Amino acid sequence: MENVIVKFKDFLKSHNFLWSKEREIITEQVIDNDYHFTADDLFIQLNQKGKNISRATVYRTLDLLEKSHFVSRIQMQSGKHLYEHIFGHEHHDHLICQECGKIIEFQCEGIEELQKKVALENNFRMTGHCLKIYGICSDCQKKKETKNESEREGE
Amino acid sequence: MENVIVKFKDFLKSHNFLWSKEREIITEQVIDNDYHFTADDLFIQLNQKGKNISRATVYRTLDLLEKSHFVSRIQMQSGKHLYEHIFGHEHHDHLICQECGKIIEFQCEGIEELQKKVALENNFRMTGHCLKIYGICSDCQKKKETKNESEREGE
DNA sequence: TATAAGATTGAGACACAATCACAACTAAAA
DNA sequence: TTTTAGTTGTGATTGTGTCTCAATCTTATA
Ligand SMILES: [Mn+2]
Ligand SMILES: [Mn+2]
Ligand SMILES: [Zn+2]
Ligand SMILES: [Zn+2]
Repeated sequence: MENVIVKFKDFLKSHNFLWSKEREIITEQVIDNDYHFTADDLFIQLNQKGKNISRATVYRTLDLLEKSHFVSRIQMQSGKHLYEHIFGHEHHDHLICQECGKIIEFQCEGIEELQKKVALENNFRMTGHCLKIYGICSDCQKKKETKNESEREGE
Repeated sequence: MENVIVKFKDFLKSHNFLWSKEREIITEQVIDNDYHFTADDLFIQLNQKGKNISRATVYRTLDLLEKSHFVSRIQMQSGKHLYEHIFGHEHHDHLICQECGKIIEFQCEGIEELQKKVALENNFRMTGHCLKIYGICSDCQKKKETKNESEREGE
């Protein structure tokens, strides 16, 4: 993933931003996170490694990583933002379990195409989208079933 | 829309919540808003009408209206929540202009069906979803064009 | 290398939506 | 009327995320 560092450097240079030790450390930590994380997760991870980088710099760098499309940001219902790096990842959307919080990723070419169609029909120049499907994952469905069974027995 | 009041009353009763003057006033004000609004918009509207209901009660009642499916809540990128009543409205999703903030509603049966398919494939019991398409509306596209033209002339 | 211009950083203050605790109040049932 | 449990307003509090600004760093240029 050295490649990513190089590309991010290029992005910064071409937009008159500078490279810095802090941005390097943060980017490396982002690469280490193979799943969804919050800005504060990252801040704490860095702290635990003895890297004393301020919250503000973490937020600022995540903004830059988002603008350069190395990271994507998802708004959760709770109001929190989750980030995920998208180096080598293909675009995907999310199923979110309202019981346990689990996030399942999926890709659906049909939905992607229909979105483009909708945008076109509305003379809308689409730059991005966000699709979240809420519900209950299979594990939590099972848990609920067994819970209901044992309750019935208990009566 | 008296009907809505009755149904909301029924919902409350069947869940051991009580009816109150405040809940009635808030629900009426929600009905009056035919478009997207924030909890604070509603609070201010009520205040201007001389109805001194606290913010906390506005938030609490909107929660109940959401739980009873009379209102839906949309999380915006800014972090704010928008509400809209869905009495008589059919389900729809949103195109959001990142230039002017305009929100365009759309319905796409194909997307709805594909989401059900995705959920099924993942043994996921879908309870809802949220699709936002971001981009630039046709008005703002035009504005940008004319701006670019005049800039070219000026040079 | 020295200098200058401009970008970045850290610390903590700040903004803001939303939630909470709790005492006073109110609705509903008996 | 009494009892019980739900509701309300107030104001404090939380939790993300942003902002300010002096000190520091990066880069380009001489
Ligand atoms: Mn993901
Ligand atoms: Mn809408
Ligand atoms: Zn689950
Ligand atoms: Zn627009």
